[in-house]
Amino acid sequence: MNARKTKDLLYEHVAQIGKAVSSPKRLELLEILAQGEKTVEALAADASLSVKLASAHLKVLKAARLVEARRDGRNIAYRLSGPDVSALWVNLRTVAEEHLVELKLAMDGLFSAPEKLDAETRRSLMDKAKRGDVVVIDVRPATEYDSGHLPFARSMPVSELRQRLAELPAGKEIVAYCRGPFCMMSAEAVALLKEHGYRARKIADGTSEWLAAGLPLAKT
Amino acid sequence: MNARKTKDLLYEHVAQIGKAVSSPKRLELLEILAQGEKTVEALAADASLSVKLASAHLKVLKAARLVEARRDGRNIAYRLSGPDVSALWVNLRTVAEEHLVELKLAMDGLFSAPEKLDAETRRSLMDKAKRGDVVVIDVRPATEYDSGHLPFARSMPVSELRQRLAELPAGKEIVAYCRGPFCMMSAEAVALLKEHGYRARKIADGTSEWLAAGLPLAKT
DNA sequence: GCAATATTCTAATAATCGTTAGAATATGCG
DNA sequence: CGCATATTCTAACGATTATTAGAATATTGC
Repeated sequence: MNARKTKDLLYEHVAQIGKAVSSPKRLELLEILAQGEKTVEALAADASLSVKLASAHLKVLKAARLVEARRDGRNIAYRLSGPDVSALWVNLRTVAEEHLVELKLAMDGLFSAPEKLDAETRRSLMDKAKRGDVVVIDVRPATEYDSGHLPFARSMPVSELRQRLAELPAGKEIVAYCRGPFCMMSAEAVALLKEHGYRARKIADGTSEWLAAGLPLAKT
Repeated sequence: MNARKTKDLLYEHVAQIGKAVSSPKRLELLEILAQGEKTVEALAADASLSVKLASAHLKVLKAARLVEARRDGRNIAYRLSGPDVSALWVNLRTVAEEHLVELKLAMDGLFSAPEKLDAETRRSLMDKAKRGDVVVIDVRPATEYDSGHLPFARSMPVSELRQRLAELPAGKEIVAYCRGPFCMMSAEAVALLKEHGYRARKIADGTSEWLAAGLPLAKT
């Protein structure tokens, strides 16, 4: 067989993965799916898509084997086909953050830049959370918390935060996280907390970033 | 500003990286560039492209900031914008190898599968090479060897191998590597070596895979 | 078995991408 | 200064892709 054709075929296959991650909406779907299994309807709502269009994009992701589908009652639930897929998403986004000046500028302008963590900061944050010096809150919806969260974090969905403020200790620093650096839930939470006199900050990490850093998640 | 539009913009930027890696030819160019800086002409030849088409693809990669251009005399030399870009290539290919059955089959069928290394095997290979129990040869062109190679490896380009067979010790096992699992130079080298009575095998790692595994390269 | 409903398939359009050829640009060398 | 040469730009095409609406499918719950 022709060596040239052979190589073309190999790159063609990898490019299929590339094509799957070449659409902004599919990237958003991947990020959402990295938070746990979801139905088409839920995915469409989260990504602001029509169900039809979400389905079409999911089909592409499925053809590239980045996601898997499972029937659950009368719904179909999608999930990532593996942790390496969420690592790929983090990798792509990190390269973009590192090299694309446009993206850097866009992020600087938007939300007051969330704190980027390195290996050292991550460990020290966990130590402080373990000792109770800070309270780490996961402001994503409860189902996402349930399918995996940062160790020592407690679930405090941003939608319920206002009613549940009393649960948070007054003196301690609150550290909020959500789906990652593109997610605005933690920013919203921090704004609300500060408004009520709390000392609060947000971090850029979500569970995918945490995993990509080689750290373990907790379940429940 | 509208939160939805903001998010769309962020994903759009990351998708630009995705688009850049959604073409087989661009992936091949990235892999070649991961071996070191090259001129447009050399890239076009290596990737079996017309110079015009290579230039067009390089333009896309440059727009996505995955590569940088530099004028060198009357040529223009391209290089990757950072080691994270070659890590992205490895990441993409690994996800494809892991999940795409089509690719697995294609690779099985082609060359007798190159040996995939894990952390343990890599270290033990280096130990043996250091002690001189095996001879690790880099069969890529010399310029690629010069811009970074596996520790303890010696340069033995596949094009010169036949003339230089005498340089290789007769009794010892020869381990050949080239640009990575898609590259056929090491397979060609191993075939030639076996033909001449050497005990030879190839490994799937190239320098990108080595780096991605967190190991250091040597520079001459 | 039947109706309700979530999801996917089909078809169609507009926009984008890969590829090619020809013109244009810019640099180094005489 | 101008020629030779490497590279990019422009224009054009045919082939894909995103998106939408309407039809079809499959499974649950009765």
